[in-house]
Amino acid sequence: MEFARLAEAFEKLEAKTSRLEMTADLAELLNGAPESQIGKIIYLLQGVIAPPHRGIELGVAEKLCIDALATVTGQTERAIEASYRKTGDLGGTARLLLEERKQRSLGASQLSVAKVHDNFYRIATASGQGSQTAKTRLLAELLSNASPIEAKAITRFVTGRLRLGVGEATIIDSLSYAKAGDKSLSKELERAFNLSSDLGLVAETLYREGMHAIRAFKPTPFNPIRPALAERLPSAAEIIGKLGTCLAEGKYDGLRLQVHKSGDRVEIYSRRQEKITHMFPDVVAAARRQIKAKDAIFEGEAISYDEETGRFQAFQETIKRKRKHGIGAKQKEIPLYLFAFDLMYADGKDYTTVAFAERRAALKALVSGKGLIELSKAVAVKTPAELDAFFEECVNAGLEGVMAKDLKAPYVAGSRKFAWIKLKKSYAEGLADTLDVVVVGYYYGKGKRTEFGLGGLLTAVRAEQRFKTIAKIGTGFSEAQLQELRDYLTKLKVPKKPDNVDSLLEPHAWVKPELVVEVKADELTQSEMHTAAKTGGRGLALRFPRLMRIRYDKSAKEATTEKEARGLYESQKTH
DNA sequence: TGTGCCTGCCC
DNA sequence: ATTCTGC
DNA sequence: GCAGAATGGGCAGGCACA
Repeated sequence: MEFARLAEAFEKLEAKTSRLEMTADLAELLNGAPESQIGKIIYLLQGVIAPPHRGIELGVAEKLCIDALATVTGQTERAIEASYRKTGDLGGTARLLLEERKQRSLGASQLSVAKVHDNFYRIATASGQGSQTAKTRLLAELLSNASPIEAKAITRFVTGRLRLGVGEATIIDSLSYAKAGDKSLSKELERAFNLSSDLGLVAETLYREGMHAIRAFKPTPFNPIRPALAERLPSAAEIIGKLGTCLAEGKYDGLRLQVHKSGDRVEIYSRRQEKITHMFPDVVAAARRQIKAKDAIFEGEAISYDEETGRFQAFQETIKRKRKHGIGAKQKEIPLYLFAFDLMYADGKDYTTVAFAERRAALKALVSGKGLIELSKAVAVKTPAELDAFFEECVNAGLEGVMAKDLKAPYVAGSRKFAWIKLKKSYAEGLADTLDVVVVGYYYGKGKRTEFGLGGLLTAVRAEQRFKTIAKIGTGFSEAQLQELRDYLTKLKVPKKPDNVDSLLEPHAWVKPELVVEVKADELTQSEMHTAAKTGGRGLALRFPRLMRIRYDKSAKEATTEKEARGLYESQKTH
């Protein structure tokens, strides 16, 4: 299939907001494509080259894409960046630049979907010395053969911002529409996707073999399963109101691992289905020793602990296990527990369809002996008071909060249905760390935010007469607030960094440090990039910062101080 | 050989 | 991760 | 309530270049 058809379909999809219409358009596109191309088209629609567990990543994003555009158009990188800043969309910039060229370069050839996908694959697999040049050249080759609209699609793909308004759910619906004319097949297609994590494979199977093959998908070791996700609620009362009696589990602030075992072979997958076995030889060994089934798929949270005190360590420590080299040493330095919390498959039995109570019981029977793998801390609760008490206990033990799970629910991927609900300290009113920080700069923003001229704020705490950065804020703004803030900050704009601001970061615009905003965060972390309370090369930053409100009523003098920030950091249970 | 930039992926 | 918005 | 698109801090790895 010609790539132009796909690029034109992208244009149509982007212009629409009705998912029903998008679904119809997509179904038409798929039915017009040759069977052999279906998988590739689905991957391109998802913005990927292959399913995540294949580990095929472009290794090219914004900067290298700008390099390639510079090569193709003869423009300077600076000029391209300037245009990008205006459009908020590097794809839009690519399109504009190619429209300025009167015609395609001499000897340009028609791009096909296969050619584009193949070049992406070659970009992804280029490595070693000279690979950056090779990647840029492969991308430039595509762009020089592309029409403006094709270049836009290619650029958006490469920068990971397709912005079609089309996600997995819409693609699944469109597959159903393509074959049945309605959503009647969506449920079964979704299940096949959940069990394989490979939408291209699902689509190809549907087109080649039909629904009987889709229904045959089942949990299989070494095919990662899409993880169940949790909703959030702010109080124990609301959670009990929703679930009634439920199982409350400790929420460990670590890495979510999906462990697959068949005989002696063990593989481990991340929450987003990346294969990460090599990072956890200790977990592999423990799975071989402690899991009393030939075949099994289960999930747990890996978290590091201090061997001397036995206390759990901060996420920043656990994440250091996420590495390729020097695993042996890190394994000793950062010992882990794996707190198992769910079971999807064991020795031929599909547990994804059975009630959580039964899964949990089977999991308990599956894990044997003392070792790295333990069951997550859990207790059945009937009342908000019981849930609150367990929550307190968990937080005091250094956990993030609790997860409440419907004992009757099957294992359902995705965030729907409120089968799992999480409760964190920061969700509750008055319990979270809230700071009044001073805006010292702002960023222009991309995509939708471009129209407001504001993507985020650079903010700081006060230290005597100086302002030291503690967080960028990029979420929590309503569109009205974006507009309002941009109008207000434009008036405070100054041409360069004020002398009394300490910052390692360079926002798009500096402002006089006057406006105060209230920001909520889950915790404070040590930071190399922020200057607040800096000692020995590390400052403090906010984890998960979000805007709560604009405090026109407060002056910068009344903002949270560096000292207060340090106090908040010191009072945390883990650090 | 060291360092800084870029990228991808954890949360 | 959190949050907002159109459907 | 779902689905999608904005955005955060911070870790390691890989490459280019001084």
